[in-house]
Amino acid sequence: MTQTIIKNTPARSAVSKFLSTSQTPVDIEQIIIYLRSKKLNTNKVTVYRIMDFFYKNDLIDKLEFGEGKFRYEIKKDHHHHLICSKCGGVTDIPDNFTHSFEKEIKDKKGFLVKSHSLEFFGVCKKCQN
Amino acid sequence: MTQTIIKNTPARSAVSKFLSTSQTPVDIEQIIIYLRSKKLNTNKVTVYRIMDFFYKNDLIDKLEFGEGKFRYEIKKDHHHHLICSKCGGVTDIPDNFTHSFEKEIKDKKGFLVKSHSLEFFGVCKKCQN
DNA sequence: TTGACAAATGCAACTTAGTTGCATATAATA
DNA sequence: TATTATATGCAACTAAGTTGCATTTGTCAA
Repeated sequence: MTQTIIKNTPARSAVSKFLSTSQTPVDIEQIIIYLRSKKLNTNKVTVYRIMDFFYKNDLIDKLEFGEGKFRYEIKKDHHHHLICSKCGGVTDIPDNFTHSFEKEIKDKKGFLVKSHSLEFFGVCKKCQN
Repeated sequence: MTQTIIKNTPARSAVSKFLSTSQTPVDIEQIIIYLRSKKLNTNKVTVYRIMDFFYKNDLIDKLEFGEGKFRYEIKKDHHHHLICSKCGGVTDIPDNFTHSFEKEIKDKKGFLVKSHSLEFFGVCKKCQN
C-alpha cells in the first residue's frame, strides 16, 4: 500500500485561494501577478505544475477560448460561458440542456460522450451601447 | 473605386484543394506536408498568411480543440464535432438545436450571441472495443 | 525535535505555434 | 512585355508551455 504525500505549500494555497475568489477563468499570467502581489516570487514552471496538479486531481477545469492559451477555474457544476468580443468579459450560464443530446449522439452515432464544451461568443449587454 | 487584385498562386490553389478533399479539420503542419508531397516547398509563414486570407474572406472556419493550435476546414453549414480521445478522429454532427438557446440567452442575459462553439469529447464507436 | 526522504520548486534550456519587418519574386492587367 | 500591386521568403522574434536536473522543503516516524 503506497501512499502519496501531498504537501501544502505557500504557492499552492495562494493559487487555490486566488481561484476560489475569482469570478472568471484566469490564465497563468494573472496567477503569477497575484502571487507577486502576495510577495510570492513563484517560478512560472511551478505555476504550470501546480495547475497540472490541480487539474489531474479534478480540482479545477482547464478551458480555452481560442486565445492560444489556457484558462483555469475551480471545478463547479457544469456550465458554459458567454464571451464578449468587445470587453473580453466571461460570464457563466448553467448547463441544462446538453444531456439529451449526449444520449442522442450515443444512439445515432455510437459515440460515447465523456465531456463537452459549449461557448457562446458575442456582445454583452454593457458593450451593446 | 479601388479594386483589389487577388492572385491565384500555386500554393493557394493547392491548399484550397487539400481543404476541399479533407474530411476533418487540418492543422498547419498537415498542410505543409501535403504541399511538400505536391513538390511545393512553401514557407510556413506563407501558409499562415494563406489561411489568414481564406479566413478573412470567409472561405474557411478556424477551430481549436484545446490542442494549443488551430485547425482549418472549408466553411460549410454550421455543425459541431465529435472528438475521440483515443484515435483523435473528428466527426461532424449537424447543428439543429442551438438557435433556441441563443434567443433565450438574449432574452435572459441581454447577451447578443454572434457565434458559438460546441464540441463533444469522448470515445468513438471504433475505439470502444 | 530532528533526520530522512519523497514531493515541490527553481533554473536553464528547449519546443512549438504563431507573428513581424523587410526584401524579393510573381501573377494579372494594360 | 513592362508595370505594379500582391504574394512569398527569410530571419528574427514572441508567447505559451515543457523537460531534465539540481536544490529545497514539508511531512512523518523515531
